[in-house]
Amino acid sequence: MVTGGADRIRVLIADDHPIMRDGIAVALESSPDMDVVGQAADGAEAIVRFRELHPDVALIDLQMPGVDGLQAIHAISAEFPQARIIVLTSYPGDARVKRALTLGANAYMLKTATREEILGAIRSVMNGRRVVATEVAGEIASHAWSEMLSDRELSVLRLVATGHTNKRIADILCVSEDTVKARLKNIMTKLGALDRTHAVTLARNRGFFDG
Amino acid sequence: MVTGGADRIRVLIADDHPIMRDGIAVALESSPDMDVVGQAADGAEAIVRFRELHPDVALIDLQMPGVDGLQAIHAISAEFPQARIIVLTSYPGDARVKRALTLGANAYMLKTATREEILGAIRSVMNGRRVVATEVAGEIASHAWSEMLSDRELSVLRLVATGHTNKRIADILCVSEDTVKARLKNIMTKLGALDRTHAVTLARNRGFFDG
DNA sequence: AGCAAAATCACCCGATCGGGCATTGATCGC
DNA sequence: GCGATCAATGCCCGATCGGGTGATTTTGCT
Repeated sequence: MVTGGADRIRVLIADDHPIMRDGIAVALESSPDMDVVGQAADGAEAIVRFRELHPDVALIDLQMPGVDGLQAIHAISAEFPQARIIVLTSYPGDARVKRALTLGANAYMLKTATREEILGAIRSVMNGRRVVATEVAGEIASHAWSEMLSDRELSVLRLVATGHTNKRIADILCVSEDTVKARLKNIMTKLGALDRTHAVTLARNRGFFDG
Repeated sequence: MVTGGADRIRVLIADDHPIMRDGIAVALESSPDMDVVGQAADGAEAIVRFRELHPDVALIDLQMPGVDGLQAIHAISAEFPQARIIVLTSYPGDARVKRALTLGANAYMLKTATREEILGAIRSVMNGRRVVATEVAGEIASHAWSEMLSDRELSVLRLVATGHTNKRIADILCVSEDTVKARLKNIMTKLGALDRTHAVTLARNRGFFDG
């Protein structure tokens, strides 16, 4: 038994990059009050590991194959409302951040963060605080007034992105073309887009899409 | 002096994620025939480090702030034609891969690769071979027939992505609107896009943009 | 139950787009 | 030199888009 202390923070790591998991692991093991108790390479595995390990905190990446990070956070948070979850991902994007936080995440960190920032975030979350990387916080602030996109609007925008005409989108979603136009008009207003193409670009940059 | 062997592979790591650099470092240091001789957090630093360290091989990420990986590869390869460069990045995209390889990279690996695959790639490159991750190889094969986009076409497409109308693009590029339309028509044919929006999406997915 | 918000559908119209077809220079390789 | 290739340009025209305005229905929340 290597881990002697009973009060050490038990951490679960979920990331589809093996090398990144190693990097996180060495950072945590370098701290005397933390232990990596498990790792997962995708969202489905993260959920299973969380169920069997009941870690004090889970470090989860958003970009993962199959069940992605957001879905994993949702599932874990629904089953374990007291779960401490930290998002550690490559990309900002206010929409992504808001979704992660509302789905149950307690912190949103970027992979550009240093070991110390990661460790600090873990300790803060363990103390019941919420943490958002400063780069991300500014982004959220600058989009504070703007509204989110509804599921319906995202469906329309995804079809727009893949080159479908309004009429075709209407057929696919089983609504009239005018409805699609109304939806799209609303989307462009919300995003401040000049046209449909710009709307797709802005939505991508703000993290409305799962890429 | 820790590094006793004179025949060990000297590696430079360039990645803007500190934790990822750590992960790569532990993987390399776990191998008795490799040494991490330097690290860089962006392309500009990578160039400087390469100049002063002359590593046997450089592991470079493409997504980096300021001078990105492609520019760094270009600069290093131009100054040191014998340089061994391995791209280690998160994303595939045949266009990105082709650009990296033509700019001087000797290998293209994804961060989903295991330590063993990374170490193997380094040894292969040291033996003069080229390495391309299998996931990426298949992608290139499936787009083997399709042509690349020219700089001019990329300029047009970037403006399309940001919501500019053909007329405005024409003014910005100081050409006639008909020229822009001709260029765009050609772009859509090359990419097999249904409309301008689809063209932007396909270009993004295939790595024509620096995102 | 009752109000607010979102979603749906409808019509008009000017601007923009995308396809087809043809012409001019300029650069490049043979 | 000369054909080839490509960027640039022009015109026509039907399809699509984006803006404005208004009405009805559904949904959610109090």
